[in-house]
Amino acid sequence: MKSITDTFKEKKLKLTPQRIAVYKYLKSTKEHPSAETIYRTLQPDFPTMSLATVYKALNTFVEVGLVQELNVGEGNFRYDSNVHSHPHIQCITCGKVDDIDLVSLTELNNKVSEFTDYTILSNKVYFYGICKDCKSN
Amino acid sequence: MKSITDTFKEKKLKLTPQRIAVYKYLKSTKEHPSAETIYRTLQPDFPTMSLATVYKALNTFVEVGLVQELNVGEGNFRYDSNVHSHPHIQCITCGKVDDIDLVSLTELNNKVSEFTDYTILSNKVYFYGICKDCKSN
DNA sequence: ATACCTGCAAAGGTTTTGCACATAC
DNA sequence: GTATGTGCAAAACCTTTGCAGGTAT
Repeated sequence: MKSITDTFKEKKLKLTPQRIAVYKYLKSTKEHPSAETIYRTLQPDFPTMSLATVYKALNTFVEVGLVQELNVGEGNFRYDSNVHSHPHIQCITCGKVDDIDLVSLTELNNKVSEFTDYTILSNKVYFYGICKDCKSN
Repeated sequence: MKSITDTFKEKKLKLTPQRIAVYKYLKSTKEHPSAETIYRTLQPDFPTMSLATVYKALNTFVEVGLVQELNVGEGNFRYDSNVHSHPHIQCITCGKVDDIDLVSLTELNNKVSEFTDYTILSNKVYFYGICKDCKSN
């Protein structure tokens, strides 16, 4: 496991406490938080950090390929430190977003190529359904 | 082909000129316009219609299942009167969004079911690439 | 030393809301 | 006649931006 310090140096990012906190938190969670959620979660430890800084850090991470942006259709973005292409699923009842890690859909790009004039480079796949917890309630 | 009048009656929607214009326009285009684009396009014929009315009409259509909302990750929504589940593709150069009509990905839901505890109900699939026009330029 | 990052406040863009008036049924 | 829709302006969100001061290298 590469350290955050090394990862940042590799991408030529300055090692600021704020950036480290944002990235570390994203690495530690599977919840695909929004900028607002990240901001609120880090608030206790970084009471002076502003929401704008969170957004700037996230956009920088996306640019250098350390983080991917999700849009499940809520009207805001969520962030995932797993940049490997993988589908996501959202519970339409509680709203949580999970990874579907064991399925890779990159081969879909080739399959669909026959049906379009585009050169396909990537995809984003979202499933919607009802999670285990919500089914039992 | 069912008339818009009949379609609206079936869904118990009042037949207002504004709603008819919005839905008719959506039916006539393959461009997956945003609310703003719809508003601007209808402006000449409906100069008094407000943007809020466009949004309210669209949200009503989505609720009754006459229109689907897309979010390719631009920070706004686009609308599609083809409610049949089908993937979309966006050109990362010019930004246009096309349908991929000949491919249905509903069987994906079953395939992915094995890898999750969710009951999967639907999916949204977006491809990204370079369109024919942009490739030749 | 300097280039870059942060924090703040303000602005920008998209979508929603409240309410008075208008209109479809 | 009544319930619903429209138009307007204001508000609510989410995200970006400009800038002065601060910090990592």
